[in-house]
Amino acid sequence: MGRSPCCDQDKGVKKGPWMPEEDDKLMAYIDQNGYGKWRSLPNLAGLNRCGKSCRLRWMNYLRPDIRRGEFTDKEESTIVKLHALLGNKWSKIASHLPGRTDNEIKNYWNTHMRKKMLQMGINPITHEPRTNDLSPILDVSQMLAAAIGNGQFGNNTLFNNNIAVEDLLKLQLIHKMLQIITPKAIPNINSFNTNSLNTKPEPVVNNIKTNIPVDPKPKMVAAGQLNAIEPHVFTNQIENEDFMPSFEDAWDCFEDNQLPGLVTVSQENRNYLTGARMMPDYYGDQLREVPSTGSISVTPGTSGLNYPGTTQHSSSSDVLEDWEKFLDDETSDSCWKSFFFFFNTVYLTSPTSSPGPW
DNA sequence: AATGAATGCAACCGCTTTTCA
DNA sequence: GTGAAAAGCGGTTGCATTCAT
Repeated sequence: MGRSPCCDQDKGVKKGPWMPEEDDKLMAYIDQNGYGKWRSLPNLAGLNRCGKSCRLRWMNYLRPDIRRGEFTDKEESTIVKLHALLGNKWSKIASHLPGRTDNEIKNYWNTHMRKKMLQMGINPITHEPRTNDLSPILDVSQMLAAAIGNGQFGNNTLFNNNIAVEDLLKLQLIHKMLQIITPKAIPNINSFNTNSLNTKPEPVVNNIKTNIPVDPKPKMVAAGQLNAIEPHVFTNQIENEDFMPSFEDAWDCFEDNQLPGLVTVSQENRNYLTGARMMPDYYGDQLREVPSTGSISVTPGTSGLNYPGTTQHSSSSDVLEDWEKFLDDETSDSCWKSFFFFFNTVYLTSPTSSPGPW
């Protein structure tokens, strides 16, 4: 592999702010010839600029569909919600805001919205109350450390137990989703007694058509989080669908082990996971042990969760891509699709009406 | 009025991903 | 299949403007 640096051959090209006449030249050229071939464009357009600079100027400033000026409340709300889900994926966020560029959104976030969230006592990175400032990974690591520390999982069996780690990561994902839906209603996962990891949440019956009996066991996830969603939003959007997903359905998927992990599982371990392994007993009183396949290193306070045959996702977008693939897979269990339909419908597609601190 | 600090934003930089020959 | 070019992305920088003293 090798690639000449951008503009290597363009020594002496102009940098810095664009002059109006440069803008005119660029627009005139693109009007006549369209855009693309950015490297050769400056010469053809008579500009003493590097192609990359021309592209940036066009994309971020000169494009006719650019929308400038103050962000509306609705746009702000959309940005906050998408940022909570996607993180600093500015281009993905921008794709949901017609006329806005990734650069503009990024700048707006860093200069206005971060400040606003801090003033509201919200951590702009985690979107959680600032007293609750730990990253999700830190939460998981600490949870694991706590579990190891109190001997809940026996004598180091957690370190030898891929199932426990993967299920805890799944749990963390659900927890994060619920926090996004109702950030103030869901206690930090660290505050739960880790014994409750083996219990099933109490089904929430309000607003959901369900015949599922209430589970008398201790709650792991705060009941009522779904109730916090404005009822008319929930019912209007859900009742038009053929299938009514329930929280119970989502939870049951834990036991089917069909949730894409927060870590990528190798084929070898996937066979292991879906084959002869013993399932964790969510209804029972303990997590059943599974055969050891090697050691797991867990570093509390870091993002270092590794276990044999796995690779850690480099970013949240990888996780999201896995989710997209998973949801596109027709063989996937429909209950996860239902859960995501629910999550998407209630949270992502109703930016003006779903609850939140913004 | 002068000056230094803070702010906002356009543009740059370096890297990754995608496309294409 | 390979490598170069192009496109895309996100973090950072530099500078003009605004604010505070």
